[in-house]
Formats: sequence, C-alpha cells, structure tokens
Amino acid sequence: MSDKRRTQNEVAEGADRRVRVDVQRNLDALLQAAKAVFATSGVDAPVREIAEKAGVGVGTVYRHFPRRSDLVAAVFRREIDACAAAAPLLAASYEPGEALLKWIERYVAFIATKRGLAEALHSGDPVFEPLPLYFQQNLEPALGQLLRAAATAGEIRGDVDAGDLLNAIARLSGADQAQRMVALLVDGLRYGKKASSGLR
Amino acid sequence: MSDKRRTQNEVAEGADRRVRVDVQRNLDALLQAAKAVFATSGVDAPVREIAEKAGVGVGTVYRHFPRRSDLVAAVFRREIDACAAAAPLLAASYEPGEALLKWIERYVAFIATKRGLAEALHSGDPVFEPLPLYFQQNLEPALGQLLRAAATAGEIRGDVDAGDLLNAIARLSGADQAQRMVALLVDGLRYGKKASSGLR
DNA sequence: TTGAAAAACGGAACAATGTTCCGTATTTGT
DNA sequence: ACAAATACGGAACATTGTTCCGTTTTTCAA
Repeated sequence: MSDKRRTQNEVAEGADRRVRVDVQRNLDALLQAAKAVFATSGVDAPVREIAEKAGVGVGTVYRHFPRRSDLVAAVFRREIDACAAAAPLLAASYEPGEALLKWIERYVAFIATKRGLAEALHSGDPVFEPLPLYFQQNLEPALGQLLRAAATAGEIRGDVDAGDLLNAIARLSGADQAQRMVALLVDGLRYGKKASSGLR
Repeated sequence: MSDKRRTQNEVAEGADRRVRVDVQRNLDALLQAAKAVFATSGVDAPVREIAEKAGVGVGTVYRHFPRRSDLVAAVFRREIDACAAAAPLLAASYEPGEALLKWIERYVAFIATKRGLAEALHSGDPVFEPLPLYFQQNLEPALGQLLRAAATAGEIRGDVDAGDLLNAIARLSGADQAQRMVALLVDGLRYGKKASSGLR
C-alpha cells in the first residue's frame, strides 16, 4: 500500500477513498430493482431475481448487503423517513386529533404496499432484528409527538405507547379487513383515560 | 388370530379395510412429535426434525400430510376444537361481558403458544389456505355467540364481526406487548354503538 | 400356518433459495 | 500506461420442502 493521502479531499469523515463509480451505479440499480420486485412479489422475493433485474451477480448484492434483510431495510429506509417527516407537517396543518388520524392513515397505506413486511418485522428471525429497530427509532418519535398532542387536547387517552401502537398497526395491516380493525384500535384510543379492559 | 371377518364392526361407512396398526402408531407418534416441536421451534420447524423425533422417515410424513401445512392443521385442529368448545361453557358460567373477556384471554393464550402460526395464517402462501378456513369455521361461531350475547346485554357495540376480531387478535398475539394491544382492541369494542374513528 | 398381494416405510434424490468463495475484470492513482 | 486495490459474477455449498421408488411390514384367506 503506497500511502494514499487524499490531499484536499481528506474530509473529517473517514472518507477513505472516493466511491468507485461502478459501485454507485450497481447500488442504485440494485435498490431500484429491489423496490420494484418487492412491490411486485413481496419482500420474500428471491435474491437472484433482484440481482438479475438489476443486471448484477448475487455476489454483488451480498457485498453491499450482507443479509437479505439489509437490502429490505435499505429499500424502505427512505420511505420510512418520508413517513416520519410527514408527522410534523400534519401536526402543523391540522388539529391534534385530526393530524393523528391522518398520519395513521398514511402509515397504514405505507405498510399495506409492502406485502410480507409486517411478517418480516415480527418473524422472530434474528436476521430481521435491525429492521424493526430502525422503524421504531424513526417512527416512534413521530407518532409519539402526535399522540402526546392529541392526549393533551383531550381527544384520546394518554397511556398509549407509540411503539405499541406502531407495532399493532403494522400487524393488522395487510389483512383484507385491516381498515376496520385499525379503526377499532383507534376507537380504543378514545375509550377513556384509564385502563378498563380487564385483560391488563 | 385367524378369524378376521369384520363381523359386527362392518360399519355402514366405506370401511374398506381396517387401518393398519403401524399407520395408527406412526400417525400418533407424528402428531405428538409435531406438537412438541412446534411448541419448541415454532411452526416453521423443518419437517425432517419432526420426522426424526417421531422415529419415521419424511416419506411417511408426506404420505399422511401431503403438505407441511396439513400437518400443522392436524396438530392444531384438536386444540382449536377445544377452544371453540370453551365458549358455550364460559357463556353458561359468567355474564356476557365477562364470558367474552375470558374467552378472548383463552384464545390469546392458545395463539401465543404457536410461534409463527399467526404469520402462517396470513402468509398468503396458498398452501396455508385451508388453515384459516378451519380456524374461522370453528372459532367464528363460538366467538360470534359471545359477541352477540355481550352486545345484547349492552356491554359492547354490536357492529363487530367475529371473523375480523379473531383475525386481529391472532395478528396481535405473539408480540411482547400483545396483552396491552389486545386490551386496547377490546376497549375499542366498547367505544360506542356506532362507527366513530374517522378511518372507516 | 403360510405365502402372496396390498399397503406403508425410509430415505435418497430433486428443486428452490439464502449465502459464501474465489478467479477474473474494472477502476483508480501515479 | 501500469500496478495495486477494489469490485464483479456466478459457481458451489447449505438448508429445507417435496417426490420417488426399492424394501419391509401387515393383512387376508387358503
């Protein structure tokens, strides 16, 4: 290794070396192909299918994403971010209760388009652990804000955990009657200020 | 044991031939092994593992259960039946609201012990189609009865479909916070007599 | 009791998939 | 233009569902 001093490019960050152009190209193609395939065949689609659609070998897929789930996570990250970003926007445009409802609606729509994602999140397979983590780290604060605002406004009870709700909705989504079931869950939010189901 | 004529055993049904003893033995061993393995490793456990535990070859497993899911279904059928049978018993021993709550509790406990079952039910994999069918055909009437009784008694709203609720609970079960989420759902049952979430 | 036909058995073999490995091709910095 | 570094593609391996078939066990009746 001759010394590789990157002269002026030596940014603070560990920017070891400029990313090779082919890497960037393949990564883009991969993410795009994966997004398309996931939408079509669900998140359980074979890696080979994605690799082929992207015009790369499976080796390339695995170099960028050591685990299948890493690819899934990468593909969804940006959509998750967008969903999280929507929260403050809605909060600024509607009253607390309405904003909460609208955000949940958006969240449901997002989850619904990802066949198999709900299962993956809950599969228990250690390989999917990072995914729900990212989900919650990004979505929980967003929902938490809306939840708190709505509770303060007295529109819903105040003892509901954002993470719980996020998880519950994700599980309910995907079913034919998802809308109805989520609605029921939301009604539960308004039931009262104190626990009361007897199942606690 | 010479005289083998089926004499009085000759039931009307096309009892072509008495089931071979080894068949019965293997079938029992299989169901028992499967039940144990499912409880330990979840319903996704490899068929080979079950076959080995039962002391039979995989060929035997597939002769009795053409699809993996058929075995899963067989193992749960009796438990499902028991769960369904509990409904009228509870209805006879408690007031409508209480009976409903207790039955849901039992249902949750049952689902909880079957790691992966909720996912299987919803997997979309055509191979699991018969399972949810059996579930609903047996559990829906049971829950429906309790639901109707509770609604009549004015303890919950009357527009909740038993199938929906069954499905929703199955999806929620298995999570760490399943109890809390189901409780929230149940609270939703009491919210009012009319739709009100705005998500409908 | 005995022997041949029927039924079931076990497990090797096949197919689909996730993942790893490595010889080859591409890119980069000089 | 060249050599080192890096990435690439896809064959090879591991795991698991499912099928196939030669062998073993059970049944039935003479």
